[in-house]
Amino acid sequence: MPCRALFCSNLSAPLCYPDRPVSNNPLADIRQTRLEKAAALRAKGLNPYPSKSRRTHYAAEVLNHFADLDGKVVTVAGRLMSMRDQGALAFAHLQDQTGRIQLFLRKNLVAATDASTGGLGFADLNLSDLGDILEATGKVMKTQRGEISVLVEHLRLLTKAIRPLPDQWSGLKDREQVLRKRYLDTTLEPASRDRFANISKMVASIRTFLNGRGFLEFTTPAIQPQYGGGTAKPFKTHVNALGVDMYLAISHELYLKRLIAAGYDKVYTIGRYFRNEGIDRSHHPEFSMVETMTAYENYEYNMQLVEDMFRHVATSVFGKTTFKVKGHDIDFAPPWRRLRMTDAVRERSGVDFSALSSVDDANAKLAALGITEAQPSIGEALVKAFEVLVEPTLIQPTLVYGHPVEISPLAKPMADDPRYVERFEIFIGAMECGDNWSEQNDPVQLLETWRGAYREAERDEGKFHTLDFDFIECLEYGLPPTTGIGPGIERMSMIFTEQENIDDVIFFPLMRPVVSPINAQLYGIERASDPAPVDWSGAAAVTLDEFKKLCRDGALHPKSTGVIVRPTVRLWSAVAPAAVTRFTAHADVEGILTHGSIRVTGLHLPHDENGPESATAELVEFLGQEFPGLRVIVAAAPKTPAQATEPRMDNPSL
RNA sequence: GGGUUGGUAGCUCAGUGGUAGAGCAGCGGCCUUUUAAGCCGUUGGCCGUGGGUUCGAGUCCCACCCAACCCA
Repeated sequence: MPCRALFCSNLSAPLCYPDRPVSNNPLADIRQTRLEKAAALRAKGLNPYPSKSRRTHYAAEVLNHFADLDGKVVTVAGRLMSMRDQGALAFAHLQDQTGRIQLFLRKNLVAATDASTGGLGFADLNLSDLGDILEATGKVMKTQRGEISVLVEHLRLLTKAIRPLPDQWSGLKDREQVLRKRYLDTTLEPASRDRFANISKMVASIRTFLNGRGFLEFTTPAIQPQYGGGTAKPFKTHVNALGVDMYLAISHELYLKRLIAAGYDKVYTIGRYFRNEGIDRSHHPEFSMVETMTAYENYEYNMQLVEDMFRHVATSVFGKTTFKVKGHDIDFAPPWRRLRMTDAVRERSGVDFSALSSVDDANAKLAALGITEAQPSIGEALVKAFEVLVEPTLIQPTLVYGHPVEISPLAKPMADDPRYVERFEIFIGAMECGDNWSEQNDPVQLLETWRGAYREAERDEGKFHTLDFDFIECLEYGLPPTTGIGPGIERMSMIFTEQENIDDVIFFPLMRPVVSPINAQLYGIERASDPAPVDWSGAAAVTLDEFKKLCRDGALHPKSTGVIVRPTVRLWSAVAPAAVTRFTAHADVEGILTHGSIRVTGLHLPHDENGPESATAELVEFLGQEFPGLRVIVAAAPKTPAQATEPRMDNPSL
């Protein structure tokens, strides 16, 4: 088959692969051309993917310290973003983490291609493409147009890019591609790159702040047997090693409280939270919070803490206190307004809900305010009035406290009026940005509350707190008075980076997986439009005969070059009157399913055999015959069948 | 969940029923101070997927997939 790429006439061999696929796809052609350039580099003794750069300066350092560096030799490295070839000279821009630096290449100044130094000569510049990662060494200088540049004496290719970047002037506009390929977005959009860097600094700044206040950071589990600390639909998962279903954390609060009980008075975690609910522009199934617990304090302490924390982040990371949120200028500098919920509603409507004594009165007042939805209690009527009349007006940072007890079963009642609780919410730009209260630490009360709400049939629906008896037990040992805050990292990021969509502050937003047709072609992926395979493992168990049939039918086949067989043998004690000791065996095969393992049951094992190897012999032999070349590894098994009366999960092999 | 909009070359986008286009990128040339360099030449398409209407569909109709925006 004739090679389609005869245009590489000035490149040395091997440029054309006789088996080059004939493609009707332009990207495939571009990619193939670049692969051929990589091959041409190798033919010249240059490694297109060396392991290390000799960078001495970042772009910004050269630009900012020109006076000191003028005429001195520096080495810069980064992605090649532009190339203006002009006969015997060329101008290029390298982009690194700090910015862009121009390279000035003169034909007679750039060292020739040299395998011993890895140098790429001027004559071979066409072997590099936009998007490649290059390293350039030379003297710092200014061009006639006044741009600070590196006059290149030695050029080295660090990474050959075989896909073209999107057009750098138009950038990546397709919203879907921006979200799916954020690395391209940040490569092409400095604003996007800066935003995510700032979010990282913001989290660091939160740590600095809390550490400075004497808090200790702990890691709390994301995989939890119960999903306490909130009400939300959880993600379920399965722990193979323990053979039990568990949940991904919807909150870390109960673990932080255990840490308080453990004797630490100020603790926090910056945790991952998983809620299997809706996705919209302010909600994401996986998110982060900085969650604190402080012992011997109540909610008033947290009012000050959260206010100080926001102010610290604003000034230390962003160097200002005013931010644009939904068209409003939000100022974090002045002391935040603190508003009792009943006062807020009275101010706005003239109705004093704390003076009402019956639900009917409360609903009548609500109706007079134009809210016709009747509420079941005075407290809930108050909240309804608050949400409708007050919330939208809370633009500047405001702490609203004194929630009715009816909607706050986990908070402590206020000492002066038990109809209300020690709880406050943060409002910024009319958005709720945190909910905080003095924690219930009476184990009997708490268990009663949990039990009262619990309904087995609706478990995992996210409607009530699950029963966590381990936690109740912990409370019974005594939890000091405790209070905590939990501002969401993404909400904070949205405010401080002035974004209105949560996807713009989450680098890798969750999206339905797709395979593009071109990738399907390039990588040989079948059924490109299918989403990720459904995981039907976990409980998947088949007999040996079924397993063989599924393999022969092509329904099952190894996902890699090797599979692992983990046998488990059980001994059934001799039972009178037959008094025959029986063995049964199964094996979990890993590497056949995309996720998890498949269990092959009903393996044959004569009672007098000497170990599980004999039980898996038939299975291993079958795999070897059915899939020639497959590596079948039998995981080390328990020493004798008699010791393996339970499945062994602590297998040390592999 | 409801509504709206979008999906055409690697990227950004035109294309209102009659031969699938432009710019950039790519490829081949020319050019020793460019700034999205310039000039000449040139490759490149499952028009999201599947049905339908039509002599003829990127375009009209239906369904579906993916995404965004708005609303709840």
